[in-house]
This record gives sequence, C-alpha cells and structure tokens, in this order.
Amino acid sequence: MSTLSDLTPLPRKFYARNTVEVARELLGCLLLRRLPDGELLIARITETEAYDGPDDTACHGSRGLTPRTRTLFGPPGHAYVYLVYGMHELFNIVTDRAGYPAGVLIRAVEPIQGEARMRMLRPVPRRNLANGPGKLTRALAITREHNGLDLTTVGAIWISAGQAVPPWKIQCGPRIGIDYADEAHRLAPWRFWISS
DNA sequence: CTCTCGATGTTCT
DNA sequence: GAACATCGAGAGG
Repeated sequence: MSTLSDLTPLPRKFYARNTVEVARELLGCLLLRRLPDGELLIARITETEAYDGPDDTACHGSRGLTPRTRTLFGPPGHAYVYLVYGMHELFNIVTDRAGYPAGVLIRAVEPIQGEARMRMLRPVPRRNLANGPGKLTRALAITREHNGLDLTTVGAIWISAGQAVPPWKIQCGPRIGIDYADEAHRLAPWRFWISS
C-alpha cells in the first residue's frame, strides 16, 4: 500500500535516547504539518544534525539554561524552535532525557504532499524549496510559536515513521555552521543525510 | 560551478 | 556591543 498509510506520531520513547542515534533514525521519517486552514503538508526528512548535552560546545545547552534554551532542557519529543541570524527559524526535536540539553536539528526535507502550498509559502524552484534548515521552516510555516509543542500527539506538527532508509544510503560528516565550537565537537560526525 | 558579502533581530556579555 | 546551528544575490571562472 501507500507509504502514507501510517501517519501515527512516533512515541516519546523514540526520542528518549542518545541524540546521535535519534538523528540517524529520523532520516526517512515524515514531518507532518497541519496548517490553520486544515491543509496537511507532508515532507520526508533527508538531513539531520545531533546536538548532545552540556559538554557539546556546539550545543546551545552547553552555555546553561537560559530563556531561549528552556525547552531544550525539557522532556524529549517536543519542538525546539529558535531564530538565528535575525531572520531564520530553525526546527529541532528535543531528545534524550529532561534536564539533559540535547536535540536534533532538521536540516532538510523533501515535499511528499502539499508541494503547491509549500511553494506559495516559499516561492522558489522545487530543488531549493526545503533543502536547508531555514528554508524548510518557511516552506512549512513553522515558527517560534511552535516552540515547546509536543510532537508525540496529532496537532499542528508531528512526526511519523515513514519508510525505512537502507543503511548504505546514509552518510555522515561534521555539522555545519558551528565554527565557534571546540575542535573535537567541530569535527564530530553528527550530521546525517540520505545520499541521492 | 565557486566565492564573498550583507541582511536582520534576538540573545547573552 | 558581539555573535549567531542561514540564505540569496552578485561577481568571477
């Protein structure tokens, strides 16, 4: 049958473990977005990055609990959305356990359903529609209003399992845009993507 | 294709 | 006041 047959949210248990593991397994999963007018947008996750706790100098949580990072310190399975560079909203999923700041940044998705609407929200050619962390939030109308949202229940945003990705199609490498981090964390291969 | 650079506003020092 | 988990335009190859 259709790959869209099961749109059930992934359970909290899925997120409540090591964030690197979760980042890898989120590849191929579906990101679902129910717009205020009822339209359902569906996108397949194709690139992720793991941020792992207080000792990871690339992780926002490494500088302590602040108003911005409050949700990152909270229980897993919630959305952590924040603004960077004064104009881009970035969508993350909180992982591991409460009190331990860890999460997965969703860096790229590809449209599965509702592409026409996505291209109204972000009018560019398909190949550039959602292939970046600031692009996909625009195409899916995800904003800081969604910060803290529980992703394990059906609502404005949730994640479902999608179709498994063969291990040989999964690549990994250093994370992007974290030159400020210590060398070990700059080089850690915690970025994952599906090879095309 | 590559590289460089400016935009923009929130957060933390 | 500096830095920032980015993007797109413009110049050059």
